[in-house]
Amino acid sequence: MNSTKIKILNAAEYLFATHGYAETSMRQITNRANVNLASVNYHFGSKKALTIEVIDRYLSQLMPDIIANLKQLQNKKEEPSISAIFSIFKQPLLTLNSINDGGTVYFLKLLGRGYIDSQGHLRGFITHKYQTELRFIRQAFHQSCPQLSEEELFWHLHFALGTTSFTLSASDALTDIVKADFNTELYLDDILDRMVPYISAGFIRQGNLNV
Amino acid sequence: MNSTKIKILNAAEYLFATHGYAETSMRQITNRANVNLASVNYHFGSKKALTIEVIDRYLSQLMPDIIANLKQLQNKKEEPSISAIFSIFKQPLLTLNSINDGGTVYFLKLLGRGYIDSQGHLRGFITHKYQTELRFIRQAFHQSCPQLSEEELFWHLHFALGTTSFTLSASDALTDIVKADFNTELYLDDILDRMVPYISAGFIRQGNLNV
DNA sequence: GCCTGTTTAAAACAAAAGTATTACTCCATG
DNA sequence: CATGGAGTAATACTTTTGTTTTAAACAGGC
Repeated sequence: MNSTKIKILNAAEYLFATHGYAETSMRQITNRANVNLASVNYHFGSKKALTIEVIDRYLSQLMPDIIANLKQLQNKKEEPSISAIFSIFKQPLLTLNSINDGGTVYFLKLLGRGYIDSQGHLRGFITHKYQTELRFIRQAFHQSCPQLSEEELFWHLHFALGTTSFTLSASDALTDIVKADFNTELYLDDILDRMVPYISAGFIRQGNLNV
Repeated sequence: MNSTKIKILNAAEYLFATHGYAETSMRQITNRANVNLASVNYHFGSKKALTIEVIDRYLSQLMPDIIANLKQLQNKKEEPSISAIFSIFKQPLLTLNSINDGGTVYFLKLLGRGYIDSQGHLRGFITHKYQTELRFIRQAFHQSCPQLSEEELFWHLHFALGTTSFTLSASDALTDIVKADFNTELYLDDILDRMVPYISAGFIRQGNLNV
């Protein structure tokens, strides 16, 4: 296969996720990927196009997976449990690790940065390309949890995304602080163990879903 | 007064908060502030020093306020309510608007970006300069809520910060989406109304504080 | 075995970045 | 009135940025 493209994507996603889009230069990317500087523009056209392809490598797999899970949920009669709802996203997200090692975390970090990026290139691309998928997700979700309005679902999902993205993006900082203050060595799993109950609590708060 | 410094600080905080540190150039700052390019380096020394002074303008007022509130809480006997705990932070945060209009929101956005910034200049500065204050806050907080361990408090606070910072930083994006999908015009207050219950739910989840 | 399209390599390019220099303007102080 | 420090303005400097260009290497098909 054309391994240069893959090498660039892997290097870029790491640097974008850990340092940010603007903070990473093409030379950092090509150095890390061990490829020539010009190869990025040759294969992707521009830096902006690269950032989009980096995140779309994950989105193009994630979206169908989530939709499949939702359709499966639609066939069931009873009201879904909170854990059933979470696994709608959890399983597809974890599958992203098959694309690249650590892909799940990279993707979530990148997605968060995409929201915060003020120019909104990424967000514009996502909402345009996956317009129908996003709409389907919202509606099917609402259908399965009718006690939550579409707007409530929207907000709860984004709050959960915010907590996740921030925590993952700041995981280095948090690890440092915990080490200095509590003298505890922290790993990603520990952070997630703390975070999931927090997210769940806020998510189900108004909905009265069965836990 | 030396209004050039203030003009630079105001322009820089707006651009840093909305676009990010790396994404804003000195020329953007000085243009917005209507001052000469060289004045930033004259008054602050460097761009990095400016970023620190921008956030420290708020921190230097915020920290004593929070500590005063905590000391007041320590004098009371009964276990504090969740709203009492929130107002420990809420009132000092809102007071930041007296420094500059919209200061509360700017500060929270900047703080979030400081955590995510991988180089960690800002974080290093904060944890070093406000070392004793941060320690006092953690301990006094724990003392008032003994049913929550210091580590639990640490995590819940940072999850709350993450949700807040992300939501505020992404508020433009969220406003756009809501407008496109729900045809609703959104203002900051609406977002906060949605967010506060979410944060509270996660925060008190394990602690069983009286609501 | 030559040719054609594709990919890589090395270097050059123009624009933008942060910073430094220099001269000029005030204005309070002696 | 002269002077010296503080602030401002205009410009120059150096490095880094993303992108282009040109040539070389490498495929596979006839």
